[in-house]
Amino acid sequence: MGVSKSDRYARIGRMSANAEPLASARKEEILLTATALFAEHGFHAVGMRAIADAVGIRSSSLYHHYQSKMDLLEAIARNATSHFVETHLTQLEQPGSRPQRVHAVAYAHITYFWQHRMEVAVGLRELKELEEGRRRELNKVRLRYQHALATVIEEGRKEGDFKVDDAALATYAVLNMVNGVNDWFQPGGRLTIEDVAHGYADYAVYGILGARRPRKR
Amino acid sequence: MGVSKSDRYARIGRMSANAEPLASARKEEILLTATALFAEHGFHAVGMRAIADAVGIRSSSLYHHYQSKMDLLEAIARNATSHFVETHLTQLEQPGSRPQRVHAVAYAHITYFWQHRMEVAVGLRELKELEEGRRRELNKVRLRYQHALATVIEEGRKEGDFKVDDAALATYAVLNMVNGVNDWFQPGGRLTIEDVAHGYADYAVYGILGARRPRKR
DNA sequence: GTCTATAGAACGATAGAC
DNA sequence: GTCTATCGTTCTATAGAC
Repeated sequence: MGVSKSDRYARIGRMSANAEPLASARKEEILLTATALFAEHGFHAVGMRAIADAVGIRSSSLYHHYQSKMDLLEAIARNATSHFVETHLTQLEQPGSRPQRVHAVAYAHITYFWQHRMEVAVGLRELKELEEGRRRELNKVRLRYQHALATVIEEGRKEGDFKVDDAALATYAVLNMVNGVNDWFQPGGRLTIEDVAHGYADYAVYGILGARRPRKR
Repeated sequence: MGVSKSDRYARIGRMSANAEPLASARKEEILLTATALFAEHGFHAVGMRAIADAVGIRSSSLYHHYQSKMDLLEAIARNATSHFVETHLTQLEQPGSRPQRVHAVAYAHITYFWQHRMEVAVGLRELKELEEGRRRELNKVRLRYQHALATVIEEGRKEGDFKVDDAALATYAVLNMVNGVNDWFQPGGRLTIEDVAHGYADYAVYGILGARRPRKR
């Protein structure tokens, strides 16, 4: 579409490290290619021919690997959601004080979102294209992460770690803030993604949630 | 697509109060209908026949009012962007202290985004579909608002109104946070949109930006 | 596992009558 | 200003050869 891209996409890492029936190299190549195209142009704007062209095969050959275009989208969305949620639920359960744990998960959330920005873009924006059942299922997975974070914040509110009136609203505010980084971040600028993640995590914990700053900085 | 919608869309207000060549009622009806459909399903997922069906005319009749489907999208995006930016630049220039002005604009931003959520969704998500020239033009308009807010925050940082290290990063954080409300807010819940706007504005000014809270609350 | 060929439907857009 | 009719293209998906 003539949009000048200043940087080339970072590699999408392994998305199905386990619990997947060992996809062939070609099948994974198709998945990665479709992820990049869906992320850049949107699900409906990308035809099966475009995906096939990018892979270097005919469009009919795609149907040997995936039953339909929707099947392809489901695979992308399922991998993106489950991998993200597993990683960050684990992160949230690491030892440390509640402010430390929220800081760490906000930092990890932002760097993960950037490193996996194509899967994330598809998983967030094209969920509505999925059929009702699949969509609700993935939403439930995503909500496990959201509820875990909300619980830590609510407990921290009761215990005096955080100074917020409404833990649920504060949770939304934190998530909205960290989710937005990919909308504006550009590599090679004044700040690295790690700088941004650290700054935003500070805003979340010491700003929105009102935790006391440690004396040592 | 079988997605059960719990609430009907709020009316999209007049978008071209002035400076527009006085569109006919039918032309505006088409614009509003297309806005709702593009917002719900995405630009590429909605055909001219679907728009025509919703209006109650044949698809060929649409071309009497708009030259092309892209022309329709441009009209929606242009109106949405310019109206929002004009309104909130004015809002930022109202009298008051810098914390008060940022609080007011964050509140107005959130309530406006919700009330105009369909235009906003199209204006934010489908910008990439526009041709390069139009896209850059609208981006420049949007940046006028962003830069105005960044300037107030940077001045407030220098003057001691705000306690932030990096005014530019804090501006992004505030904008990311307030932009996200439409992703989760549901009317009829525990909080009204005004409750959310007030809470988020507090998070922005007293949380992220570190302004001192006024004694009287 | 990939190919050629194509079905059948939907797409954006136009011509010309009324 | 809306209609009928249709053009040429593209879409997802399938059949069957190799």
